[in-house]
Amino acid sequence: MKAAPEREVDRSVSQTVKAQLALRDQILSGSLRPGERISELQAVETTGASRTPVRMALVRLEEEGLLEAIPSGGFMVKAFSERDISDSIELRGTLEGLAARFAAERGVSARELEPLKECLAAIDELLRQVPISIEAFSSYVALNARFHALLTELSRSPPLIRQIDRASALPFASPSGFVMAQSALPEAQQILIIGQEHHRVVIDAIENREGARAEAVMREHARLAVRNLRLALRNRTHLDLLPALALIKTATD
Amino acid sequence: MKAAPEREVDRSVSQTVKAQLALRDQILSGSLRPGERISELQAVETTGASRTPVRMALVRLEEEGLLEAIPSGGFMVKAFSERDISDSIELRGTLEGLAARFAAERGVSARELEPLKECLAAIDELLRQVPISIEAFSSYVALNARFHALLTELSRSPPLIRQIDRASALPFASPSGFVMAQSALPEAQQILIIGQEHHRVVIDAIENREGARAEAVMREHARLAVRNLRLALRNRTHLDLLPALALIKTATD
DNA sequence: GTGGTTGCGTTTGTATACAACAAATTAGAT
DNA sequence: ATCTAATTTGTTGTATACAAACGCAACCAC
Repeated sequence: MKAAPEREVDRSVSQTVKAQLALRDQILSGSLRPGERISELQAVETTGASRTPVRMALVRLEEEGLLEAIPSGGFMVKAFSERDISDSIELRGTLEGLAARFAAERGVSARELEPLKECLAAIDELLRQVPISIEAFSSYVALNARFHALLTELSRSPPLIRQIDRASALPFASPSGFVMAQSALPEAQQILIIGQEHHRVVIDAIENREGARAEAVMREHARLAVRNLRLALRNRTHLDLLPALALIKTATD
Repeated sequence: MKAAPEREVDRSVSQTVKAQLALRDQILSGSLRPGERISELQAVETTGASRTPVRMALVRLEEEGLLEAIPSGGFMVKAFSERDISDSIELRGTLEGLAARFAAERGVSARELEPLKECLAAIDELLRQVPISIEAFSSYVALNARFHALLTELSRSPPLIRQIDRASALPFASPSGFVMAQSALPEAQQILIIGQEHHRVVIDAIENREGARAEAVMREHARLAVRNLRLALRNRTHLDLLPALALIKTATD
């Protein structure tokens, strides 16, 4: 179809993935409002894909947790309460805690721990500068995500890894979901330092095969993210840095 | 299409759901072997639905965890190791533990606890007879599933409930996954009695707002299921009662 | 005036046709 | 005989056409 026959980028990824990414962007950017029914036909127009891949993308986004199936058919954008979000974060923390415990109890070789330690050192380097620049915050987000991914893998449990990935799919539940939002807060640096301490402790615990300690510290680590969330929501100055803002339902809804 | 124009049952549920159920049955019954690529065209024949709903069903079954996407396209039946299964059970136990803790910490009214207690009493009634009949085992499975569902809801956390449902979707990870398999084992009755004690304790803990205790006992409860799994696998006499048997990959694979 | 019914328009669910891709097999050449 | 290359077959991904269902609105009857 279409006047432009094929662009290379179109062929490299499937239309389904393209539609999924486009729709996710629309949802997170707020183009599609929570509670609103998503019209397939409209999605076809905005994404450029045809109905079949759009439909596929909608199903995947539902499984991802961003959409909700309407009983009579079709999908709507899901709305989240503040408690939904904090619960999702604590949920992720609980799963990461289990992963850390598995890693500690089952044992991890020094070789496997190496990338984690490198990541830790890189974050240390980043935190050395005061005050922390916006660019440093971006780097932190990337390194933090990497740390969490590596840690998750240490569990060597495919079912658990899979479940953690799913729990982190919600943008506000991901390990670095609210880091950027608090970049301008005065407490920002302290929080980052505390978080890094958690990283350090969990590695130590895993190294010494202290399962309970590793689990506990990862849970506490997630509580820190919940605190970030609260801070960011109270202090709405830099809320525009948050993509998922549009999904939070206020008390008036 | 087809010679038989329409059966009422066909029209009541969507073709997608029909295909999903049919394919799940085929997977769990072993008609489709682990590692084997699922041919859409073949699925169209066996399910009676057309390619579009079949495709939809395949996507959903992948999200469910029964299928795995092949990089070059299409899906294959996933194979699970024994550790995958025990990890999945422990994963569910961890999530149920979190649900119990939420319920305990956030408080539950006597009214909300009522159905749980009724369920508990019904199981008590069931366990009174010795030895326990096969029919009683079936009733137990249903009541046990109900108990776990009610308990999960007590958390009043939609994200957590959702995640628990997903974790329990794998048939062998569900609360009653291995109960039937051990129905003929000599230890059967003891295990059921111990499980029921866990049920009793978790309710008591929630009532007294003892979050840590509620969480711990639900985790232990899942460990009991892991023990069931081990027993059932070692003692392969009644393994035919297990639907998911075909998915377990042996050491030789 | 209100309630029910009917008809239309838009929606989703389903089927199928088409095209691009991947793999396998066969033929040819060295 | 073996390796390479090309063709062929069967696969999935995509697009579109069709049908049924739902919602809405207008109109008629009571």
